[in-house]
Amino acid sequence: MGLRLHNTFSNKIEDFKPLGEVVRIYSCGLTVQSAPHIGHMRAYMVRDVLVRWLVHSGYKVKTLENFTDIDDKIIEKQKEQKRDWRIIADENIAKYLDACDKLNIKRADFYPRATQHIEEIIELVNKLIEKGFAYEKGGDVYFKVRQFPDYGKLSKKNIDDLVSGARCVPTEHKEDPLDFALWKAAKPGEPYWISPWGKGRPGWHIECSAMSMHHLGETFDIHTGGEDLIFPHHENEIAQSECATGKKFARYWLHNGWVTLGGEKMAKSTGHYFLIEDVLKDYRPNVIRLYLLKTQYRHQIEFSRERLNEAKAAYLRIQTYIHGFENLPETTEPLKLKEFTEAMDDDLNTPKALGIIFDLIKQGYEKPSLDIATSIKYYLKIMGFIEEVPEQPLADIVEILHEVKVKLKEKKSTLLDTATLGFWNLLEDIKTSEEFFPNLIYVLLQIRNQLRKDKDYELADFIRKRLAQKGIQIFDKGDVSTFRVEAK
RNA sequence: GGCGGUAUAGCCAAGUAGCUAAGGCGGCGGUCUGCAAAAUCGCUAUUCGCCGGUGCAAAUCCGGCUGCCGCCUCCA
Repeated sequence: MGLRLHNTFSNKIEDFKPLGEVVRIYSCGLTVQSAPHIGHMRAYMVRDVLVRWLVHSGYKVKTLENFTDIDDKIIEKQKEQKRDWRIIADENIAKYLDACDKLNIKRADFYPRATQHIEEIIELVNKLIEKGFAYEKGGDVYFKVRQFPDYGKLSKKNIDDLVSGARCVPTEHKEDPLDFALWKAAKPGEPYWISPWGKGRPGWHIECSAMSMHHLGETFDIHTGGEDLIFPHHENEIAQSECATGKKFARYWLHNGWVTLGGEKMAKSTGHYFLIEDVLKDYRPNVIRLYLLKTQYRHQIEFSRERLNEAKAAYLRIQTYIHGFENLPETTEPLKLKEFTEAMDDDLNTPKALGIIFDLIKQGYEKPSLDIATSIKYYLKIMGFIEEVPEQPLADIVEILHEVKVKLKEKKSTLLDTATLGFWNLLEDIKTSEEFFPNLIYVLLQIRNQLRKDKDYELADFIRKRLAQKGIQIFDKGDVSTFRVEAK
């Protein structure tokens, strides 16, 4: 069957056929005026799943994601914060990449910045002027929208409706209010680059065309981005690129839905958002990933603690099952592969794919099987979940052991007799060594189980309570106890 | 006003003509258990926003209506 993707351009789900041997993908990156929020991360999470699935399907992939490191907003921030725009950009790029790494979002192959491609941008603008698609006025350069007959095709907009909507402010230099800036003259005090039209900086849309052409060629396979970019940004990208080259720009346009807050889109401008760095403080990456993949990428997702907690509970179900199978081998023939493949091939239907994982878990409990566990691991890996090793706080266990020792002394317990004395003495030397953990916690659990056998429930419950306070939950199953380190 | 999306259980969310409408969360009941927790098992939409139509057959197609969201200005 093969991968099918929803193409905004045709508004249909189409068979995906790459142009060449390598699938070339361009993702509209951030304008790095501020730190990324959870909504931003969704876009790159979607790209991540797409890339992982393509690679899994046997494709070679080349990805490019830009950073808009100069624009009006960043210049504003510079004035506000009285800090150089480069520092602001660097800081936010670092935060973004850090969040990607934590969320296990595969990095793009290239992260070009607008300011690193001024030369290509100028060249492209020149080409557009030469071909009669652009004009210079007062140091600004504008694109003549009406020169491009296909304008509006991606966003399904009628040029004349846009004019009557008349929100596009006619600036003094524009010949037509629809025209958009390719190059902006610098005002006094603003950062600038030298161009044939004087000191200035690139307009927002042109950088994506220049950079994608430079790294991916004039025509490439997939262009991704948030829904909001369809108009005018992607429409403008198409116009200026196709006018310059006379060739098709991007072949498949993938747009992801919003992350909303109280039913409304997250927006930097209103302070109506949650920064990813803050969300990561409360929820671990796998939970955030599950939360985002629980909904098909084109639909909007509501952001709330309730939703995140729900994802956490669901994730725990997966984790609890997998934890029953330590050191799982890799498999090459997972169960339900056909169903899983069909789901992912169907415009990345991750909710359905996750449903298959939960079906497997249910089956696995009915009839335990290593195949089921290895299959689940296989699918989780494809979807970009991280194999987790919970952190185990050694110092906390040692502290509790000391408390227990004191109580045992008071009780003159046989658990302190000569046979175990060596251990208790050894305990005095343990400070931070990791070697004894997680074995140390099993020692504690064994002591507790002996106490339970001796019907000393008071001390047994004390241990349980103290561990719980340290974020370690214990579960008794007959005379065997297991534990779970409470995770985000 | 133009364009696009969406409406499925208490909540989230798959499903776009045909077996009993996936799955998750929550809730209820059982098993296990010193207690607790965890785990597990069972139950939890005779029905898919509303009205009408086409089909042997519709959540799924067509027409109309309503609600919600977004874009039309910077925005993932």
